[in-house]
Amino acid sequence: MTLDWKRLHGTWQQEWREDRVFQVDVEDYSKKKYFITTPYPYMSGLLHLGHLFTYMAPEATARFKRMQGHNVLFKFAFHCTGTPIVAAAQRVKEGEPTQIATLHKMGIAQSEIPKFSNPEYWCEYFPKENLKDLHNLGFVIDDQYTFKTTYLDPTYDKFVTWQFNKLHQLGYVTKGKHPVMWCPKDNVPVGDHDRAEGEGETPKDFIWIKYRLKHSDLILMTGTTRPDALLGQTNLWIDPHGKYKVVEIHSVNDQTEKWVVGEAVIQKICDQCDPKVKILRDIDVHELIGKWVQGPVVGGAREELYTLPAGFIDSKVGSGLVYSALEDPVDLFELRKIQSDKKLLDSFHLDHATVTKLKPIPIISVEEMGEDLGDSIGKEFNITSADQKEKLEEAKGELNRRVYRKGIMRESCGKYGGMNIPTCQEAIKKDLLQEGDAVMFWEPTGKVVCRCLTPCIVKVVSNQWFLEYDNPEWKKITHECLDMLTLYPEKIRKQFDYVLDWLQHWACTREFGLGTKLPWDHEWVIESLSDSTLQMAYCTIAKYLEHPKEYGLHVEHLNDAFFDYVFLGQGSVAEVEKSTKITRVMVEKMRHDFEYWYPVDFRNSAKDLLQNHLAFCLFNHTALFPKKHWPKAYVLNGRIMVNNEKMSKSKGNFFTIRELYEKYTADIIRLTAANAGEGVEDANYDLTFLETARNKLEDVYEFACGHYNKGRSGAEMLSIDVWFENMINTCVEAATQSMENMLFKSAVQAGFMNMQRHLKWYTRRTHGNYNKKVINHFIETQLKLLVPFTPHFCEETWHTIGKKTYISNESWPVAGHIDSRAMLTEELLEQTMSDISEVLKLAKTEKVETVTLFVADTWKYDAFKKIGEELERTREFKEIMGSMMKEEEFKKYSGELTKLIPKFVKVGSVGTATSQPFELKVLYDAVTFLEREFSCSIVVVRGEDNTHAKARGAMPGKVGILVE
RNA sequence: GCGGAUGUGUCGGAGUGGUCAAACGAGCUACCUUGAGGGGGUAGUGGCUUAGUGCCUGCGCAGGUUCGAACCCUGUCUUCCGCACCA
Repeated sequence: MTLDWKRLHGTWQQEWREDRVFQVDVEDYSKKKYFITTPYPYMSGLLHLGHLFTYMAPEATARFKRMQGHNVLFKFAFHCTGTPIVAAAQRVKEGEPTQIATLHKMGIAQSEIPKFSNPEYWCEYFPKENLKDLHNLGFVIDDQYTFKTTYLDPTYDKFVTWQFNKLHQLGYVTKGKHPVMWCPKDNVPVGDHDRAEGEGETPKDFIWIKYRLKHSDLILMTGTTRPDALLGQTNLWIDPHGKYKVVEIHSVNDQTEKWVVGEAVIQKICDQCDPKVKILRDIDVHELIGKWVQGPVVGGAREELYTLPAGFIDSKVGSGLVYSALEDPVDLFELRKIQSDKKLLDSFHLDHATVTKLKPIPIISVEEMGEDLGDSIGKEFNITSADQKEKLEEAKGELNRRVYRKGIMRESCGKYGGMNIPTCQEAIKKDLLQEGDAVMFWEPTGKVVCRCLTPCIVKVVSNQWFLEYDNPEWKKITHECLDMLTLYPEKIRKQFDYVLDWLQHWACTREFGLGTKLPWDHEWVIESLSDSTLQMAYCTIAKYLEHPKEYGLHVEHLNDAFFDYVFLGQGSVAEVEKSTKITRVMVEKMRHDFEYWYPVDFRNSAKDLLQNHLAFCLFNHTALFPKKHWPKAYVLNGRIMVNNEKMSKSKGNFFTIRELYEKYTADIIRLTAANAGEGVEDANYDLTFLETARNKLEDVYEFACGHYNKGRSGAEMLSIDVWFENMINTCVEAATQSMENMLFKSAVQAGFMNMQRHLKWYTRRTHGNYNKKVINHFIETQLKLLVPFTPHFCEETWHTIGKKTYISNESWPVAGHIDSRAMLTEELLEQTMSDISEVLKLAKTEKVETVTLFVADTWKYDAFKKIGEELERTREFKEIMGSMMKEEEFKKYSGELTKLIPKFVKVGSVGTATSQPFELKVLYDAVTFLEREFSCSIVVVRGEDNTHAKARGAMPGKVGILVE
């Protein structure tokens, strides 16, 4: 008998729908509630295995909490704001083949493809399709509450508008500028996902330092990432073949300055510093080389430096010129080369004496590297000339690493002395900026190319709006919120703490993309990680807001006052009624619903949202809501692997929920997902377990149908029946604990695997002659424990055995009293059986007729008990032996005890010693069973009644065995 | 570099100071089930030894604390993840 899985899924989904089993209404505001949310998925495609894994947590919890008698709201929504959908639509428009192939793979017909060149169509198509998939999985989502983000949902749009007005009023949104990777062709910032090349590369500050040319108003700009090296500056380098220009800058400290920079970098000034930069004239390198310049103030007076030509300088990099610090091997070897090149010196009319005098100034000490770092690393890399460019670069990299990690500024560096390098760099940077001796610039950490194949640049965006997550007060109160938050697993708290501190201001607006317009500056669209941080509040009343006609709402009249009242209790209901034209009763109803559902009891996601969304969510809650409405618990999970490989489209192990459902059906893929892993480590979706899961479930079905209401009736409980009851209780207890702690794999293990294992043993012991009451209890409990994972299957089986209710609405089982003594019977028996097998193997007897089991002498049980007590007190052999010998009963066994006690002392315990009558009874009761198992006759004998060596060797819990 | 995590059998993974380390799942081996090609069952699966209650070795590596450590401490190495303006 096999199950028709497809059919049973359809059947029960329909039944649930028709009977509105999972429709959520608040009728009784005193009923305990449980509010579950999960970050909504992004609608750039169909949901996949990763979603299934993450969403199994809220789904299983929702069903579990329902069965425990909570009114549960598991809200779901679809995320459409942001840029990826727009970018993808654009690619469709351009006919980009991989994008179109992706759509084909999701089952979209060629004729439909053109529709996807419109971003709004994605927002229409995918939420609909994905909701279908979620229903197919049997998720307990109530459609009344689902919605999609963006302006396409006008009420949601109003809500985000309210949220940002609030944050703005509180002073948490400010305007500023910051550097971004930028595509000069598209004129937009280029995020990691929009790049053809250069994922993970970011702008790195590359400070430009001013050197004033003597007897002139010109300033030579030198770029560097190592401001610390400034303390060892010796000269300036100019590219003798470079093209340099004089430009006029307006916006630095409200003053006008004339800069000398490489021709090729003027655009950079335009992008990052002064968009109105004016080019004054060309300047010949001879005007720049062999001159004196005044450096910045670092730790004392301005120093005067000489300018020199250098072969390695490229006028297109940085600012086009650099200062020289001879701890750098590149600088050092270049200088040595010049010093020995008379012809070169003369061609630039350089002062020989000045050049000859130049030598390294030690500023940093690195362990085991001596005074002169440049020379020392040069020797290590066997460098002899400035022409060994590759080796020099390598040496420079290695030296930089060592300096950064281990270097300490020498005491000669004045106030910077003793600092490590990162600290020193920050300090110098700050001082330079304060003195007006430097300007901040940025360079990409590596090459970045836009999807449109244009190389990207760094641009400083001004007029950008930020959420001030670096506000110390806000941070402090959000830390408080984190301290109150329950985390599953708890060990991620450290990481979370760090993230809250690490977060800086967050650019919360975009120039393009889908989303809500910034209410007070319509040029900007609210960015998609910023518009989703408070929507859990919206969810509580989404049922009304998403169906305005039904509930007499007028979307166009919705306003901030409405949300102020419903969410914060601010203002008066009369005013809200007046301005929104919503009836007072309706407004109050929504306020009550919100007050009922909030706070969020459970929010989960994969761990990659920790450092943005989950953290933002806390910040936004602490900003707007009182403590009682802060989130209660976060559940984090790892990424999903498939057969221990990363899931990826290129590896061919990428699965959408839809295709898995088609192939295996919902319950099986759900169970496999729950069994894939738990906690924050990466989980493994085991494709072979899909088969195992189906086979095991079919076993459960067959067993339930074949044995429900059958078996021994009457009140008699055999010891094995008692044991089995105990094991059921143990499993219920463990499964419940696991569900409470969000450990779903453990819950499957306890509630399914272990239940089945114990059933096997029970079957073997009773030879299939079950106690009716016990087996019914088992079958019902087994099904209930599986409901969170395989609800359709459970309904089907539940009804097949004759139940009329929905098992989804049944109560979660409660563990009865667990009697640890009842377990000992089977432990003893299993130990005995395993020993008999061992002996039989070793006996090499042709045919075994009788196995005699000797139960230990009575005194041994007493001795074990006594030794056990002694061990609680001491580990000294002498002491234990001493107190044993005080007892008359044990005196005559001193020989045996001398051998036994040292072993127990070593182990620290005597194990579980019961009593002779107990062991005798267990074995007598099991004689029939043992005879069947070993196909021979079994005799049980008291130790005292026999003098055989095997009888003497018997110990409590370990019978003596004689095979004949 | 900074921060977090991780390291146990053929594999996924239990076990966080105490009787036996490897539960549970998977794989493999043998046998049984004549529903004998993806089903079910039993036994085995670090090494040695043995008519069983034994010994040795073993939880990344090296030390330490303890009567006792996979678990606590110190150091070290491996692997993975994050370091943002992006969902």
